[in-house]
Amino acid sequence: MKNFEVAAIFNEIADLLEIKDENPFRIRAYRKAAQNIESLTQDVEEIAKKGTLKEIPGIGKDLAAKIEEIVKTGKLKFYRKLKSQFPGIILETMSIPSIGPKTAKLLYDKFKLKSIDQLERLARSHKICGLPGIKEKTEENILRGIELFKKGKERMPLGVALPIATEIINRFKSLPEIKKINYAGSLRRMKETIRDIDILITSSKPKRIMDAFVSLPRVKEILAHGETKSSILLKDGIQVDLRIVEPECFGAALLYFTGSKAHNIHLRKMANDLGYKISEYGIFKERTNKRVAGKEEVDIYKVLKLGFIPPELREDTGEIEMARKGKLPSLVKEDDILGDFHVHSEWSDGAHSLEEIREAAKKRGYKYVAITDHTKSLVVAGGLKESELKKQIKEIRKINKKSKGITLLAGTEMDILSDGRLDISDNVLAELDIVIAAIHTGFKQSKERLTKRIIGAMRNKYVHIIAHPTGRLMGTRDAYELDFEEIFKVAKDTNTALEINAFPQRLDLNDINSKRAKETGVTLALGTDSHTLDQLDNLGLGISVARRGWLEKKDILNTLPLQTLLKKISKK
DNA sequence: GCCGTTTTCGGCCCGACTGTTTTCAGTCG
Repeated sequence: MKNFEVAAIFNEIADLLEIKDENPFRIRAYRKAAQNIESLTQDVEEIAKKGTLKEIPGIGKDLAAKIEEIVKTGKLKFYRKLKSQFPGIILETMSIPSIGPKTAKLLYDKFKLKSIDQLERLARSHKICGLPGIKEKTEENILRGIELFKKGKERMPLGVALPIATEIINRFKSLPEIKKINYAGSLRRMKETIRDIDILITSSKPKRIMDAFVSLPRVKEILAHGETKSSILLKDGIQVDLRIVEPECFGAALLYFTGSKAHNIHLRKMANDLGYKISEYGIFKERTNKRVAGKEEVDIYKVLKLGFIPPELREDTGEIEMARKGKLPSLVKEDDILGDFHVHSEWSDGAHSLEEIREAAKKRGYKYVAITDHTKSLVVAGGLKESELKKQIKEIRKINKKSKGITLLAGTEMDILSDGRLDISDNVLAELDIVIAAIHTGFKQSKERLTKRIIGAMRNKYVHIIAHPTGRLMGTRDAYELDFEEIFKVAKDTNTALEINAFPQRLDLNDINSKRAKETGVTLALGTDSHTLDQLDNLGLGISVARRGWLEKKDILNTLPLQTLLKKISKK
């Protein structure tokens, strides 16, 4: 039973208890526990085996016992019993915007709902009107909610949302009426998927800004158009919310809208203990209701005696405690990165020549860039044979000789074959500067076999990095299962780095696994997996994963100057 | 259901908005 599965059960229990109108704090306890389990950097099964479940924040005697039952039997009696009291359709109805537990239960009790479609028909024929507390408006809202529900609750990858938000912000930034502008929400926290884009502004001419906002070129529909808040739906289905706030509230609003919710709740509780109250308008002295800060986020943290917490860490997974002790990590920054370890050229399935890649990387200020084309077994990608690889190495050496400022590293993205063998012989690997190895076939194999393949590759003394370790492609292919404890252990022992692949659909390793790798003492390596020059820009996505994984400069291979890097990897 | 250098019981984050109501419940972020 995996962490997210246990978390899902607890979340569903919370939903069910809400329907039962249970003690809201009990419900909160389940949600809190679910959230903490999901963000654990260890398998909850392992923790259960060690008997230290109660050390997880929000897990007490009762929940620890429930987790143990789930881990041992794969089931939870309490959950099953609870679930049997309510048909699944109630939970489904609750996921419609504007319908909460009360309405869901009311609708079910009244109509014995079987499907969302049935609910839609009832609403269209005005059968819902007249139920206690429901009139035309609510009925309309339910229909609207069903529409949104059907449109898909799916979140979009960070790599899609970020350029859209940046484009909107750049468009507004230059306007003289705008004093401050920033995106907030999960986008600012750089979560790997985003539901909608929140933008915050201070302005002397709110009305003009709002008018300009709702008439942006890509608007498909205006969902709301007010003085301080407007929402639009873009043609590609993304919702963007714009809020205008007073300058003296900007920091408080930014903090509030950036979240996460759990982070905010924790801060507010701390504030209470210190005799303050936090809202989106500022932080106030409880007794006098006097605002003591609000203009800048950092001032609010200061009142709570905390250092500034970078948005990427704001998940309430220990960052507040660390800030209190003054032990926040100094997260890796874009400037720290000196090169890209994963780039394909026209020699295999990339679009550009070695010289073009060299120039593009130089323009980005890199000191080195690794050419890592596919190897022969990956026929679809035009993988290189040993002889071609040798030819490419010569070519790279030649280019390096006649040019300065940046070094091309002769590398490869070598296939780890289905049976665990490596695609290129050791004597050729020995000639390369850097070797990354990756799985591209046999994804459906057992956890044990896949783990063994990767470990086998790591034990080869020429393999420096394992690329996209879990093979996931967001929206297309799930991560395959691996025994991470084992992989991290061997990675550390063999001095092999694990990649944070910055390709937008991959982001692999992800934030949690990166954090866990760091805790085990593993080094991480950033690579864009670029096939075209503009994809080199994706490195920023990799950095945000690294930052969400609490990684510092010292945890990342790409921060080493060329000579130090070569020395380090040659020691393997 | 959790939690405790003020507590083992009595607390548990905060506000807006909406739609339905005559003071508030439900939903949301």
